[in-house]
Amino acid sequence: MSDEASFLAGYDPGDYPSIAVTVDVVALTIRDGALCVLLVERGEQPFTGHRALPGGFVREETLDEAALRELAEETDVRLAGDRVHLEQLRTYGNPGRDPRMRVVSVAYLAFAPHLPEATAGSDAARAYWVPVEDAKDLAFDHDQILAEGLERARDKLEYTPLATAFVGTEFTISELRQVYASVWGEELHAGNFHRKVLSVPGFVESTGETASRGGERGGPRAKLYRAGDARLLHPALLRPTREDRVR
Amino acid sequence: MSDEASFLAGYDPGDYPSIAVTVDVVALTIRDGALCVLLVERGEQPFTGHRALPGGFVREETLDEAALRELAEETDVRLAGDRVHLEQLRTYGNPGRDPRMRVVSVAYLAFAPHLPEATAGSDAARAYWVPVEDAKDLAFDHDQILAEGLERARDKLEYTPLATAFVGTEFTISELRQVYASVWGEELHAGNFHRKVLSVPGFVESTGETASRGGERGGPRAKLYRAGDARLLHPALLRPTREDRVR
DNA sequence: CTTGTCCTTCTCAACTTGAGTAGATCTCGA
DNA sequence: TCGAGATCTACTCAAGTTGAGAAGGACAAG
Repeated sequence: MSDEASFLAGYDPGDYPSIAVTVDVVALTIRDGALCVLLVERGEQPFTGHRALPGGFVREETLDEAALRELAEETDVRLAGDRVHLEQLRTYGNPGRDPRMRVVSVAYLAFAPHLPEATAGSDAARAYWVPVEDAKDLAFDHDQILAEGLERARDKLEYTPLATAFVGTEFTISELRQVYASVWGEELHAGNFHRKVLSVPGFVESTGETASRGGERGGPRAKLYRAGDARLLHPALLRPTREDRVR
Repeated sequence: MSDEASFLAGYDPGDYPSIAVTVDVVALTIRDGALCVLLVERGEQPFTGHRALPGGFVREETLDEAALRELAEETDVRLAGDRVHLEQLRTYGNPGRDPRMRVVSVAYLAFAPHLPEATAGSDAARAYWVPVEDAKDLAFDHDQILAEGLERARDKLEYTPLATAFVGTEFTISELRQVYASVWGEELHAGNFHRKVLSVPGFVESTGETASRGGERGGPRAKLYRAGDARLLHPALLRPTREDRVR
């Protein structure tokens, strides 16, 4: 602390507890039609044996890089750097959220298409995908972080092309509809969904190709699409059940 | 390092640079029909003489409390604690954003009805309201933070009752429309705006009262309303010019 | 008193939405 | 091999929403 002395003009180190900065990642994917979140098993105190969101200390790197790194350490590096959509969620810094010291955690949301089974990270923490409805009693304030991450994801599905981050580079309208259904937890009218997706400029663009086979239980081969260049959906795809969310 | 527990178990302080945590506040209000942001004049290195967003180090308090405290130190304590709407914007932590040391800053957005002229804070920094289009060349990465704060505010006006945070507890539909016009920078069709605001459940509720006088340049006395209990607007008030924002 | 402003309510055509229907195409199992 | 059932895609239609404009009154300023 030499240069910063002027910045702190009158700053007494004793007044300000040292603060650790971490990132925590709410990584979401869809497996077998269920929205799942990546959790790690804690081996250390506190919350030993509890599950937690993957995360760790920020090093000499940007916050985004720290989040990607933590994610890569728990899953597959190549995938994490490649196809994952990453965005900041919110920062949690209440005193006492970590019983040992003051920790300010920058939480991230990550969305990925169906990933292979998570592999243990370099430090041998056990990591696995868990359906979000089974992800309870997490360590620290991670229940709250997860809840806010899910809320954000459900909202962003309405007015951004986020759903395309959950499917491969080529997909059918039905696959996209199943993403919405999984994240929102409710079925959508197939005909109307089809009409809306195709009417939003830049949401999807046709590849001209057709799926190699029909649906699992029958039906014609669907046309294939890829993500368009829109960053906002206009008009938005509003979820059917909104009344509860309004007040 | 997969989670915070590693901090005590085997953490080598030399591996991780110490990180300072600050809050910066993008405080917005409307003065004379112009959207204004609160800026302070920097007296110290670096960026001496430049303007910056109000902010400072986080103490033994929540992040929200830190933001409110910094705001109160620059303006009026009572107002700041009372009628200000406060929400987290994003956290900025790129190495090098502060030339002296690693600083992670949690940025906040604050919205307030017309406030009295800002007063110099306890640390005698000069603070004043500046029309947002005149707020350029700010210190650090504050230009970017301000830009993202404005974008967020413009978006939230569409689907939340945020506009009511810029007016008093009782207001006319026209006052509300002028808030939208100031923040979005474009005029709105008065008749359609009126119809939409009244048709959104929970956006505003009538007080039964009428303004004490007509408009400044004539016109009948308008009915008075107060904010309703809605937290989301449905249907939303979409801004007219959207095409540019979509891609 | 006159002029012009502005609040509030209507009207209307264009568009969007939800719900349902229908034909064609495909998978699966008998 | 064939039939039953599922699915993709395109329509239809009524109900609701939107943007643009017009109109009637109420009011301030000169």
